[in-house]
This record gives sequence, structure tokens and C-alpha cells, in this order.
Amino acid sequence: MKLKTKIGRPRAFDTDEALESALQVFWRKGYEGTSLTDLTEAMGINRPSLYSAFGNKEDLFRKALTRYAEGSVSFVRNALEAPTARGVAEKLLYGATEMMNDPRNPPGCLMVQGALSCSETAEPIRQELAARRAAGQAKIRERFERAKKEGDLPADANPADLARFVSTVMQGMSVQASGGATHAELRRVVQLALRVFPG
Amino acid sequence: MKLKTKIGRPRAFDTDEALESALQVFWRKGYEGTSLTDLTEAMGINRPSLYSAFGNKEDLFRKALTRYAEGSVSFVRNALEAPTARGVAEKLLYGATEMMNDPRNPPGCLMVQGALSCSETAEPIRQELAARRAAGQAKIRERFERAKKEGDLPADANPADLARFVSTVMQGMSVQASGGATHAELRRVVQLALRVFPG
DNA sequence: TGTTATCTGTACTGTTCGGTATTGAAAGTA
DNA sequence: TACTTTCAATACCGAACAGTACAGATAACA
Repeated sequence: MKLKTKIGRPRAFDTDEALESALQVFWRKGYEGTSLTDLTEAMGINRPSLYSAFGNKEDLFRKALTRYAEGSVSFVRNALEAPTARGVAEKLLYGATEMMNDPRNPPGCLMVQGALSCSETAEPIRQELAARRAAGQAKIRERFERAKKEGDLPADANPADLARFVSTVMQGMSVQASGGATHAELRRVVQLALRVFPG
Repeated sequence: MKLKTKIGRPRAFDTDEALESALQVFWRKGYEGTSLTDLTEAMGINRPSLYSAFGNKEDLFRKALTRYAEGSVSFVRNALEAPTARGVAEKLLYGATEMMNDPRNPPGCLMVQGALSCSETAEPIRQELAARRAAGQAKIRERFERAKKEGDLPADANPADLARFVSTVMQGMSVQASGGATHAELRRVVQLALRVFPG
């Protein structure tokens, strides 16, 4: 669908780079805190170029969010493949500390920082973020259910509760990082959280 | 200073009720997501009345925040007086579950939901919230330091880390509540978090 | 070398934002 | 009753918001 005839004036900017710049701005300021002027300045393009390449502000945010999920958050996929439930939790939580304190990016997690509370007009974005968080948590729960079947988690363990616990800690870490918590501080939080897991 | 002569037309609205209404709106929509129109409609007063009684939007938010800290968050003060570190953690975390799921209020915690990410103009509010969260965490740390001296926490315990852990879980719970987590679900998260505390 | 399709840049749209000038109403004081 | 003080309500301000019309520029195609 991008393979149409190449007739006409070619695009003068790299859409991938522009999307990455937009992602950075949304990550730092949140959906509502970001203006189109913020975006066009960071992306180095004009408004009509932005609209023709990405649709409107909401479309652009969703595209940036997808890029984020497939980029910075890809560590989650690997974490879920760890051999034990404790290993999964370790990789998730330590992975989160690195992601949320990467000096190349704003602190915290876009799925938390993007739109926790907002006006009615941004409500669809808020819900999209909540749905993505819930989907991630469900993936963790499924992994823990498997771990329980495999005897890797004790028989009295509750996979849903453990998944929610891990999610809650990661989301709290986003708030902490946004408030200036250092990488070392978050790692010590993770060490404590991991006491909940056998192994 | 409110006891000046009562000359002149008296105020036609209850400032306390109006402030409570403003708090509810800020709590639900966040600082930037709330417009002056949202506020005046909820408070049942006109703009000039709002400005004369509360100053500008930022002043009003700070007043609402103080009301919040002295009202809904007052359970923290009681929690810190529990006899043991574990008791403190229990009261903090279970208190948070009730506060964040009180059907009379929006879900979550205003100090988290108010302004996690925002534009430059709201940056002072963002920092105020971060400072208040840090102050609360410091209070918990001091309480845990005392517990360690009293032998109530083991000698190898790190009060600062434990305080950050409890804060992190509470902040994560705010995100969870904002996403629709139920009271029972949050209570089970708390049960897991409390495994970190001896007793 | 035209023609056509697409992009870029300027300048603009209507709307909403936070904040205020102004006028008239309502109370206490004399 | 006349006066002073304070509040309430309308109507407005300039600025910023998301989004777009339009004209000029640049490429592939015939």
C-alpha cells in the first residue's frame, strides 16, 4: 500500500525519523500537553506535511504509540520467554528500570505518562492506553498460568494477582522515574518486589 | 484575616463547597485537562467570582491539592502512627485501596493523576506534585528508620528502599485504579506487596 | 518538453483557552 | 434614605489551539 506509483514530488523528510521525533515529544509532554507546534518543530516539518503523512494529532499519537510498543517496550516479549516465572518477573522489572531511565528517552513509560487523566476530547487516547496496559498485563497472567501448570509456580499461587502485582510495580516505577528516581533506586525497588516470587 | 468587616454584599456561594467541586474536577481530568469552563460549571459560579475567591487556575489547583492532602490523604498520618513497620505498611497500602476506590471520588490519587506529563506552562504544577509525593515518601522513610532503631525492622533492612517500595506500589495502584481495577483486585496486590515486610 | 501528481510553505480558518473590564445588584453603615 | 463596599453577571480580550485552503515547487511520466 506504500508501493503506489512514485509519481509526483517526493517527500523531503524521512517519515520514520519524523515519527520518532513525535514519539519523543508525546513521551515527555503527554498527549494533551503536546501541541501541533511542538510536534512540527521537533519533527522539522510543516503542518500540512504532518497531516498528509500521519493524519491528525490522534492518528499520529497512535502511530507513535505503536512504534513505542514495538521498540522500547519490546523487552517485554523477550521477558515472557524466560524459563521460569521468577525469571520472567526479573526480566520484566529490570527491563523496565532500564527502559524508564534510558538517557536517550524521557523518563517513565509512555503508556502511563501519555494520558492518565485528561479532558473529554482526549478520552479515546486515555482508554487506548488503559487497554494496552491491560493487554500487557493479560500476557503476563497467561505466562504465569503456564508456569503454574508446569509446577514452576506453587499450586496456591494466583497468576492473575501476580501479574497485576508486577504490572502495578512497573507502573509505579514510571511515576517514580518521572519524579527523578535514579536507575539504582529503581533497581532496589525491583529487588524488594522480587521477594514475592519463589526462587 | 477572614475576619475583616463584613461590609458589602456577602458571597452568595460556600467557598468550601466550591473548592470541593473544583477538587473533584481536577481529580478526574487532571490539571491541564480541566478548563475554566469545567470548573465554573461544576462549582456553580461565574469566572469573576472564581478569580476573586481563589486567584487564578494554578492557585485554585494548589488550594484543591491542599484540601485533598488534608482530607482524602489524611489516612497516611494515622498509618505512620501504627506500632510496627509492617503495621504502617498495612495501613498505608490498605488505606490507599480504599481511598482510590471510594465511589464518591474519581479513581486513583490526585498527586499521581494531576499532572504526570504536561506542557511547559503546567510544569510548576507537575513539580509541585512530584515534591509532595517525595515528601510523603520521606515521611515513610523516617518512620522506617525509627522502626529499624527500635529493632522492629531487621538490622539489614534499608528504610529508604522500603519506603520507596511502598510508595511505588501505591503509585502503581493509582494507575491501576484509573484503569478500572476493583477494590478487591487492589487488595490482593497489597497482600502480595506486604510479603516484603517481616511479621 | 509539457502534463500530471504529489509535496512544501505561508497564511488563514473557527474555536477554545485563561483571564478581565464593566455594569448593576445587594448588603452594612450612617 | 444616602452612601460605601463588595459581589455577580455579561460580555469581552489577546493568545493559543487543532486543522486547512491555496499557491508555488519538484519529481515521474508521456
